[in-house]
Amino acid sequence: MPEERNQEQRPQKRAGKRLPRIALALTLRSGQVFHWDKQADGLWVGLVGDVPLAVREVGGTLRVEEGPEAVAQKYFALDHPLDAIYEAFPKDPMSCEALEMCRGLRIIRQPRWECLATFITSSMKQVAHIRAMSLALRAMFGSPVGDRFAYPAAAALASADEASLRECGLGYRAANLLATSRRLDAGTIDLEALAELPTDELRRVLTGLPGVGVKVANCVLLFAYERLDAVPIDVWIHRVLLAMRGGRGGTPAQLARYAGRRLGPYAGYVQQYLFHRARLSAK
DNA sequence: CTCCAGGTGAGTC
DNA sequence: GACTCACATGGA
Repeated sequence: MPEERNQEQRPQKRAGKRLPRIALALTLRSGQVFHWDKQADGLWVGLVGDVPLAVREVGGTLRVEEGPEAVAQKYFALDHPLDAIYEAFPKDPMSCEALEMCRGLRIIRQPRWECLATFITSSMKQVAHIRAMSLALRAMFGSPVGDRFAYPAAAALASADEASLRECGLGYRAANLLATSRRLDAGTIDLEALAELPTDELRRVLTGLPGVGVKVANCVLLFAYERLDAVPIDVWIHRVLLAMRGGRGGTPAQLARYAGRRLGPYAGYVQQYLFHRARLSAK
C-alpha cells in the first residue's frame, strides 16, 4: 500500500511559519485507532468521540475539511514536540530505520473510555480484527452521528448482555468488556479524574480492571493519558526488544525496564515507530 | 489444513 | 516474583 509510506514531504510553510508535520496514513493506520476510513480522494473521515471530522494531509501537514479545528489539533496532538522527540530517538540501526519509515507519525490523544474499551478487546487479535469488533460494537450500541456511530458509552455496554457482545466477535473478551463497563457505570472509577495520578499509580488502578493487564494499561497510558514514556510490549515489540538485546530473553519485568532505559524519555513514541516498522517489514 | 494475532488471569511452585 | 495453560475468533 503505497499511501502507507511516508511521502518525505516537507511541512508546508504559511506566512513564513512552519506548520506542524503529520503523516496522516501512518498515524491512523498504526494500530492506535481503528475506526477511520480513507476515501478515494485521500480524505480521511472519522469521529472524535461524537464529533465528526474530515481531514486531509497536504504537504505533510494537516488540513481540516470538516469539523472544529481545535478538536483536530488536540486529537492529532499537533503540539507534541516532534523535533525534540526525534532528537531523543535511540541511534541504533533499527530505531533509525523506524524513524525514517515513520517520520510524521503522531501519538493520537484518544478519548479515554474509547481507548480503554478498544484495547480490552484487542488481546490476541490482529489489527484488522480489532477494527471489525470496534465497528460492530459501534453499530450495535453506539449513537448514530450522521452515517457513522460513536463508540458506545460505558453505560450503554453495561446494560447489554454478554451474548450480544459476543455477536460482535469479542469471544472470551466479551465478559471483560462487560465487567469493566459495569464497574465504570457504577461510578466507583472516574477515568477523567484519574488523569491527576502519577503514571505508576494510574497503571495500578487500570490493571485492577477486568481484562486490563500491563500491556493494555500501557496502551491506555500512552494513547489516552499522554504518558509518552509508557511502553506497551506486545508480541511485535517483544521480538524487537529481544533482537536489540542480541537474542537474550528475560522476564516481562526485566524487558520493560530494559525498554525504558534503551528507548529514552519518549519511549512510547519510539515503541510506536518500532511497532509499525516491524509490521511493515513483515509483509 | 495449520499458524498466529497490540494478552489476561488463574493456578502452581 | 516466575512459569504454564486455557481462553474465542478470523485472516493468511
